Amino acid sequence: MSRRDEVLTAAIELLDEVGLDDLTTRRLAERLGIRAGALYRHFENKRALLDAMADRIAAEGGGHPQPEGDWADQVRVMAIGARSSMLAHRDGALLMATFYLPGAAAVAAWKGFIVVFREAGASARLAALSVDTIVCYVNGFTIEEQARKTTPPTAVSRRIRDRDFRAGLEVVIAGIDATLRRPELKAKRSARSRDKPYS
Amino acid sequence: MSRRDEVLTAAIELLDEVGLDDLTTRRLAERLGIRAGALYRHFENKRALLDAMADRIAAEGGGHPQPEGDWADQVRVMAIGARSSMLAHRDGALLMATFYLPGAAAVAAWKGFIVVFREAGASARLAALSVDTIVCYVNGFTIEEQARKTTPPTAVSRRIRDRDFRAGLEVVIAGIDATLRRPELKAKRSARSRDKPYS
DNA sequence: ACCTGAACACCGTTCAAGT
DNA sequence: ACCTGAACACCGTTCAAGT
Repeated sequence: MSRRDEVLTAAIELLDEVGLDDLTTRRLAERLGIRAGALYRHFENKRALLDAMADRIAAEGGGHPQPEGDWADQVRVMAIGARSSMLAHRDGALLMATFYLPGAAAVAAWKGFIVVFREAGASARLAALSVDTIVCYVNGFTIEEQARKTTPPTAVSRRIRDRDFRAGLEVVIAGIDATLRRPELKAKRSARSRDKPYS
Repeated sequence: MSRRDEVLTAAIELLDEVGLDDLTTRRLAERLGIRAGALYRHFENKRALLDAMADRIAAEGGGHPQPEGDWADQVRVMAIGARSSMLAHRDGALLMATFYLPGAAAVAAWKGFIVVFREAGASARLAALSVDTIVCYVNGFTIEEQARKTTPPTAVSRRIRDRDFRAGLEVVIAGIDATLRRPELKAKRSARSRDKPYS
């Protein structure tokens, strides 16, 4: 394990303890028993450190689809896993949303989704559209869920949020299913105003 | 126009010029010709200022549905409007996602969506599910779109992103449509493992 | 290779005091 | 009501110098 990896591990531990706002180069250095300036041996700047943290959290999610079940089941497992890996760390969703360059783990998860949709019979274009829609829903849900600090997360509210997340996920899956089965609808509705004369 | 509103206007202008990272109480004060400490007469702290900024941006979007078209058309207009109002300001999506208490404008937009789905025949529960799904998709898409700073946004890439956004929006709408027309499916798939014996 | 020491140019926030 | 002046406890980052 390189020194860089040790710094990264300490950074994620500190994130869980104090949150993104208080994740400071000086506090991280203190936890490592060094001075803040020494961190710049391992990361070009704080932004690069945050990018690396986001990619490690994405890797913890494990983007590999399960071999059993139909495409919808596989999407469910992967979407729930993506949300879990973000919720597993304080401010995880916000961190993932604001890191700029997608790292190796994020790319692997994206490719896993693509494979599932391709095997379900989607064109390359429809597969890309489907994964984007799923990912945007998952990220949007989890960011809002985790950013909203009105009430501390209790066990009961977590259960309700899980149920709401799954219900919305079913809506998105139903939309992908409908689009998959009726590919001729892909280009519809591109010019709404032209419908008027016929209505 | 109260002094508080003038401060708010200056803050949004500064946001557009320098971005969220460089939106500083000291820079905002300089733009207003005062000292940073004086800002605390008008806002309890920086977080409260950011909340007020987010709510003003939400208000610019105008959450009122158009009277013409079916529910899907109204959802399209409102979703595209919500994205536009976030894109209209630098880091607008991130700002909206990280403000804690939803303000008056955000609540009004949410109620506008609910009305549309209720008039389309949705139960209160399904209407809430539908608006959450749409909003999560819109926010997730726009946050990623705006946060990703790999390439500066050119006119051509904006057109492509508009098309991708609308395509994913159609997928979500198709999913809501399917759920609306088959309400008996709402509780399906709640226990996947129990299906096994029958397959 | 990894770190220290010290500095630079900043932050958000508070508060007595002014007008 | 609104603002100043001055302070407090912090930031991210750089860089010569040490080992």
